[in-house]
Amino acid sequence: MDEKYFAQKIEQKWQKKWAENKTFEVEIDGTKEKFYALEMLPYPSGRLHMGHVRNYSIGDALAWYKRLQGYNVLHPIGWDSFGQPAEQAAIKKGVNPRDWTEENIRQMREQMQRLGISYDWSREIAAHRPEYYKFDQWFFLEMFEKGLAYQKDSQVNWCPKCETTLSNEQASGGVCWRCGTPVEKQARKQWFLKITAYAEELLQDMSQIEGEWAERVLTMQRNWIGKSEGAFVEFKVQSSKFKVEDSENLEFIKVFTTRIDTIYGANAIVVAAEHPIIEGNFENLTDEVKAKIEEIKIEKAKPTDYGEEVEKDGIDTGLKAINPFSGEELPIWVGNYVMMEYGTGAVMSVPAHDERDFEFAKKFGLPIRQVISEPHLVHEHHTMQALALEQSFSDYGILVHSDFWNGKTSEQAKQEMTHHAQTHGFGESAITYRLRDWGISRQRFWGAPIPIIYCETCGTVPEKYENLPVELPETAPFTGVGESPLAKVPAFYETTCPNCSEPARRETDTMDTFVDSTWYYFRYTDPHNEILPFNPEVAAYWLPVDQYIGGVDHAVMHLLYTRFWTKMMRDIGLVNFDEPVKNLLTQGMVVGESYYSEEKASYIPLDDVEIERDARGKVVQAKLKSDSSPIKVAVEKMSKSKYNGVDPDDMVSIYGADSARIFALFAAPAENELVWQETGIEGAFRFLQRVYRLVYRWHEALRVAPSGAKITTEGSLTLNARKLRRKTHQTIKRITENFESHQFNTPVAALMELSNALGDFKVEPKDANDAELFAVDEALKSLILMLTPYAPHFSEEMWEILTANSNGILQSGARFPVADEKLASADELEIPIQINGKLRSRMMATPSTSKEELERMALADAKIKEYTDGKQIVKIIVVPSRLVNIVVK
RNA sequence: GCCGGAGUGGCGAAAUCGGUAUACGCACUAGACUCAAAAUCUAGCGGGAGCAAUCCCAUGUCGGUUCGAGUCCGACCUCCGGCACCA
Repeated sequence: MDEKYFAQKIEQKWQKKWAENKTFEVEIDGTKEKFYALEMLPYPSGRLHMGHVRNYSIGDALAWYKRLQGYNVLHPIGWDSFGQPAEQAAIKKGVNPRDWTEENIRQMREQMQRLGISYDWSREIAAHRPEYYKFDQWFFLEMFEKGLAYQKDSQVNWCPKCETTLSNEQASGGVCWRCGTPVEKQARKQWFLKITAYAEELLQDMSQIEGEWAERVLTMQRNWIGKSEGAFVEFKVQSSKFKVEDSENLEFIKVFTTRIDTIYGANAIVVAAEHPIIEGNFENLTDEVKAKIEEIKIEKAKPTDYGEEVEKDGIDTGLKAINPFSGEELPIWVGNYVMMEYGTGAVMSVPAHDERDFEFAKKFGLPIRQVISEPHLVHEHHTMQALALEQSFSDYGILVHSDFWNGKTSEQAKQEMTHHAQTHGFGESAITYRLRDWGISRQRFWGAPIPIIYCETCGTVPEKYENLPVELPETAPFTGVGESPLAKVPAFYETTCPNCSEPARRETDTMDTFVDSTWYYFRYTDPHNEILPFNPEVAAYWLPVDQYIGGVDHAVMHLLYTRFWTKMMRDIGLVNFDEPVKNLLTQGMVVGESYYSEEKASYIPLDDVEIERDARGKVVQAKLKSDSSPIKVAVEKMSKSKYNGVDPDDMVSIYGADSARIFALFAAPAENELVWQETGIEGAFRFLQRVYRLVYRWHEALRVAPSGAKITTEGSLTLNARKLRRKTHQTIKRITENFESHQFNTPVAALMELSNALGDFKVEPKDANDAELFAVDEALKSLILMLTPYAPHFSEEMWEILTANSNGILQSGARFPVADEKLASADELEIPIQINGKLRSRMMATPSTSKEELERMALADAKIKEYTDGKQIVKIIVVPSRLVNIVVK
């Protein structure tokens, strides 16, 4: 044993051993309980960043913990290797996306191995390899058959920078999820997956994961799905000015409302510019109206700044509709605030009770009629025609000016009026969702080709299963402009129709890369299957995932898609459960200090900044070294452009992977933001050094450590030894509880306490008696085993030194220690004594000291006597082993 | 605006069921060792008063419940995250 701890030497040794012994490769084993630990698969950008390190450290800690408890642990990794950056590299540097990707994978795999993450590398997958994306295509064909994949013309989100379409989830907030560019709307034909068919189920099944997934994720998904209950109401279109075509669509205009109780307050019907009633009557509209509609359409396609309110705009079309409740004739307007994609593309405008309608009515001088009143104002509303409204009133209340329904509550009226509409055939109760189908067509090269062929005679024809995979060509002209590069590769798109064998053309769009990452973790269970995405029986053993760990940024993209995919797979018989992930841990960001110069309008590297800090380390002043101009110091997400990133490789070569991993887990709870500080990782390194010195100090003496059998009675233990054993078992108990509740920072604190206790154990190894040696042996081995999830290389090495077992902890049959409740409970306690709830004194007692005895002892306490003297004792509360509280007057 | 989450030392944070608030670490201060530095070790480290024993105040604010509240209830303030003309 070296006198000093050399991290690199130990880490290399064990990484080699693990690989040779295939320590982390697993197979189905019916005799063991399984545990599936999963981290979100990375995009192979080429370099690992600290967010990755944190992610994998958390997952690895859990994987080790479960292995040490005897579970059969599946802990795999792979690559989300299709996507934009590879294509960008091709455009900018002229490299082949495949070569670029493979090289990046190679580099990152090495980095992961240097971190010593315990993956089963035999199961590694990569999305860009034909053996994988073959099954993206397989799933597409399955869904095409079931009507879950379909093609449609629609207004899609278009990122002008990435030059491709985006799903609604990827354009959330009006910006591209990758590059942050505001998205435009474009009319395009593209392929959709029918996630909306599962909207209700996606909502309902949240009850199965409630409490196991972070609340914020469930909330985001709930909001995204956006269920709202209301009613459809049909308004007959009646035009005095124009002849309405005698088509079904045009005879009625259907409106969705959640507030049918306000229908007597409707002053107009407002429709989207794209509404069929407009198109159907376009010829008959005045030039002014036509021009306005065109203007609205153009404005809508433009990207809007995030959060910017667009001013209401619209025009009266001249068409009329009849309110089926009141029989009143209402004008039909076009409004820029009505969306074709939601509901029916038409709303009834009730300005008195809807903020947007109110704004619209004010702007165009439309009548505002209040039909819902607050209970205490009902009387006035009955006697007066209308009270002037300063703003819309959108709460529930009592109906007024609503004929038969006057005096009813909104709740009552909603029910009864919906029923009324239903029985009279002009409406029905309805539920709408904000969620829309998942558009998966991408005008890019580096993705899975969509297995569809367009034939002049047969139309849109799916590729045959036996022809999968539809492989990408070696290369394509990467110009960065225009259509998908695949549309410029005749050898790819020229094909024959699977139906009639006539010449035909392949679809040249590829699939959204989120398709690849939707089901990848099912593939891990059976990664080499050539017939199916995975064998359902194999998957049934490993899945669902027991613990999934990843960033919260995928809350409504990947995590929603994968829940949908699972339900789809269940319906085609591949899996037999509803929810793929039992427990989800959303880790916080890794942030670092950044330095911004307003003068230069750019971020500055640390080396060029001079920082003055006070005695406590707080920044007093920061300035640029070159010209002393002021610098703003902030803590932000690590990124290259902000010069505040830390390279994991540097950390590993300075402190070792184990120290980096301990810091990543210890510095903050997993869900919180983590500020990366070099002094923090130094602290972790110091801790390992202290443990190393403890092992160095004791390992020779412990070679002859007595077995537990030799020190049978507690009585033979010295006070020293007894205290140490108590600390050991208390620590085991604490750490086990922490792990079970997914707390990874507090066990480190507990381990530090145990190591401090060992450091305070002042008996010299050569002077220690059997009982003391036993206690130290137990404490040290427990410490090492419990440290394994955090610092596996270090622990392996220490274990070898302490047990002379050179094949590794797992092979030695060692298990995570189990706490002995008896030993963990203290035999001597310090009991606080309170007067009126305030701590006044303490006394020593044992857990078995009776209530009466505690009370007697407390009252006899000298300090307590001072407080009780001459006072009346009202009550004494005794909580055995906890405290005594004396209430005096 | 709507929906979530969170407010505890200089900092990251801890605190089972309502029972000794500030564990563990970082930073800092002093001391030991050293020619010196680093490393290491020892001690201190919420605020205030006091020579001291000790006392008072303190978990965003204000109330409430309780023998006892960081924890439970009510109102409010602030910060973070998400969505955003969703009818």
